[in-house]
Amino acid sequence: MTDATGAQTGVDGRALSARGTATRRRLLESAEQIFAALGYHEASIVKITEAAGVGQGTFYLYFGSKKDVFDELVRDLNGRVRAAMSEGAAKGRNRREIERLGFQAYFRFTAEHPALYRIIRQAEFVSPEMLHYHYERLSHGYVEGLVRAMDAGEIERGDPEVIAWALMGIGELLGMKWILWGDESEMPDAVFAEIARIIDSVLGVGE
Amino acid sequence: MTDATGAQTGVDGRALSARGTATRRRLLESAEQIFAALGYHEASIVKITEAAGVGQGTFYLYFGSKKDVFDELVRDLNGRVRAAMSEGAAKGRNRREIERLGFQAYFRFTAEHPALYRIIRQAEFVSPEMLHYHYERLSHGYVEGLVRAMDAGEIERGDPEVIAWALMGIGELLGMKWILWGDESEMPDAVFAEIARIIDSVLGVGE
Amino acid sequence: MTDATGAQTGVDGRALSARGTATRRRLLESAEQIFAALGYHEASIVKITEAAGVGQGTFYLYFGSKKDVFDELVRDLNGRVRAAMSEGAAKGRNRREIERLGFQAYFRFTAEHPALYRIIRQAEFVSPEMLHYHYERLSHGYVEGLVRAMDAGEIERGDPEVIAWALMGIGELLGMKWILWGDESEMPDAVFAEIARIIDSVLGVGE
Amino acid sequence: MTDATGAQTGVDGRALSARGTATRRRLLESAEQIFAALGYHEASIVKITEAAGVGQGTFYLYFGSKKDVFDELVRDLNGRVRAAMSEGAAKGRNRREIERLGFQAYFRFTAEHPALYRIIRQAEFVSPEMLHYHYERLSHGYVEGLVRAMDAGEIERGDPEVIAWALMGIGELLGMKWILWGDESEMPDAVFAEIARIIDSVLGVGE
DNA sequence: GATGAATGAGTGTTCATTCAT
DNA sequence: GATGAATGAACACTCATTCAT
Repeated sequence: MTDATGAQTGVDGRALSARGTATRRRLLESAEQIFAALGYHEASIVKITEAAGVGQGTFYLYFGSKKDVFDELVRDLNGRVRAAMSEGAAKGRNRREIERLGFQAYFRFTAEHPALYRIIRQAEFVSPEMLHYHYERLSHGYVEGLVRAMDAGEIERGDPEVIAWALMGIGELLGMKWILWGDESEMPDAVFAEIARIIDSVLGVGE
Repeated sequence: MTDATGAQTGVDGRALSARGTATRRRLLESAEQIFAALGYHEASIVKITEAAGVGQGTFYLYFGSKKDVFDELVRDLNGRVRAAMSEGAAKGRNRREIERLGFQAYFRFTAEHPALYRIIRQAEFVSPEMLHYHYERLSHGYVEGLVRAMDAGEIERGDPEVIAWALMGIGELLGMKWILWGDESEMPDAVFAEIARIIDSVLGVGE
Repeated sequence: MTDATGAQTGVDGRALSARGTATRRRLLESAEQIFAALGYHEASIVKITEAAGVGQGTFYLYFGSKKDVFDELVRDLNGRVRAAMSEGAAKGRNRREIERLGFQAYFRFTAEHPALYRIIRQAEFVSPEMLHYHYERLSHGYVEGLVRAMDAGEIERGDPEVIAWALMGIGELLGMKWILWGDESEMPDAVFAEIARIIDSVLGVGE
Repeated sequence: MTDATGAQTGVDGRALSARGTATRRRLLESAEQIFAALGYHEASIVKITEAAGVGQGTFYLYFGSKKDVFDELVRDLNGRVRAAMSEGAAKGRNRREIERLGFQAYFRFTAEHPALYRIIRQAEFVSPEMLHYHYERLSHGYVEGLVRAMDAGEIERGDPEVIAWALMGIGELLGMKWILWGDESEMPDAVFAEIARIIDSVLGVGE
């Protein structure tokens, strides 16, 4: 829960004490791990609270329900990937670089937070709203950049939304195949180079 | 269950009578609907058997467990999409056309069998093996075609596997966004045109 | 559950097999005992099913919820007291005798089925609808008889509904005090004689 | 808690400061409302303390347990009805008037404090001792008056205890039907007139 | 070949109560 | 005097699976 001022609150809407904030964060982190490792359905509140080192009841002091943590986690991870991508892309001097760096940041985040993937893929039935929320918000970032780049003549014209979703799809499956399923927990350089080439061609900034 | 000769069998490994085969098929179809509509966890054996019009116990005459039907369903759907894509692509006279037609067939199948998406996305935790199975088999089809096309100089050289997964990613997210989530249950023409353009550029057969 | 034909059914609405009917009856009897002994809230499904000698899940084959058995029990007991009272009163040759015999039957039933009291008194919060149901149905029986008796000039005129509820109140508290709380599990003769006198005067058939 | 001198104390037995007394009273009032509205089991300490505007822990400064407040509430309400009845009856010049006025006071109290009913009816399982306490104390008042009236020849002779409980039963069910369940929160005049007639006949002071 | 009654482990959630601050 | 974070036992209910018929 988050109140109007953006501060964290317990389920009763009251602002959290320092201790409360810490407990809540521990719970959220445990939930991330457990959901990622076991999946939503195999994950149980007991497992989450045990991992967090608190009693079962404590969970309900900070989250209204199992689904609530899940939703919060999606929001949280979504905010974090997008931040990581923005930050990564910030150093790019043109769309080509920006996109490349953004993808790199995305894959790095994926490698460090496999929870993102695993949680999102569960969302289909657990929390469809959050599934939309995640992809829509992610696509907005792309669309904005694409529109600007098209206007600036940096990339070819095209439907920015379709391109955005195509890029997300590329990132999703390649991240799954080479990071989540790969032996090494990082995207191999050769693969990344090929990905960069593909993105360039999708954007129409090919050599 | 399928015995060495490929014929359908009950859990006990015995070949099925005509009646048995019919019951089994009804069960599988009901499972497809129920899993697609409700998701693996919300789906229950009772719901499936009710939809199939048989008693609960009957289910276990044909499938070893809930997960077993799920796996079988993935195998089944996988075979069917791939067949649909091959068939669709068959009329293409060059890689560009082949890919375009293949995608079209894929989207059409998706529109007609939303179960594919919904079941695959569940597989992450329900049956990771089958998740791999599905994507790997799908990618093989692409890779083969891509290699041949590269050798024939029809498309630019590049890592066929990376390209294959990129294409699958594009298909997956665009199908999700415009077919599964879309109002119309078909891919809008304008979107498809843009997709075709993107595929062309990925393959390096662009204008 | 009871279907349109009045036959007992499971929660799924299907008619019960002989075995099912027996199980369901055992469950209902156990529920009566447990609710009477422990009260609705202390009673638990496990306790009820244990008493009935069946597994926990079996309960939900025959009743939709804990409250459902409760409601059914009220209906059941209500039907049974009313039957006992009618039967008891049947031999009365005039209102005075009828009322006396009805009360006697009521007290006898109370002595044999303390569950009636204990369950009804819980209903206030557990199932207000059933609380109404019980008292209203009970009062109807009284009202009918009273109206007939007034018309026949057997008893004094008065508002039959008020009289009915007054009689129920008398029965309720006296049964509670002398049967439920009493040492002997039967209404002492002396007390009953006094009660009969009171009823007579309420009905205006006093000596 | 109440010490030997009758003064209110906290759970530790220490006399209360002015502030403490106020807090305690607020808690008791909140408990009355919450118990009446929700019933013992649905009522929770949090709800009570929230209604009282104090922290959860504060509750246990003044009451040993949830059941303790309940008991105290019964004692409190019992004292208050009996006082209201005595006061109401005080103006009566003979048993007939006294009883009529007492009943009137009882119904008025019921209308203003539905908590009495609702709390008493819960007591069956929550606190059997208090259920006895309440009815026994209430009946004592009646019995005393009845005995005196019989001795004075104001009413017919009869077992005063049976009559007392019969009167309580009449009051209980009629109050329930016409006040608690009624649309108006007061006993309709016509009904009350009929009740008065019934009481008269029970007492043998009929016209 | 088919049935459906029976099972019981497992889950999310609530709440009276304690206690460090 | 007051707080509210923390606890954990307890409970209603679900469902995959078995098996006697």
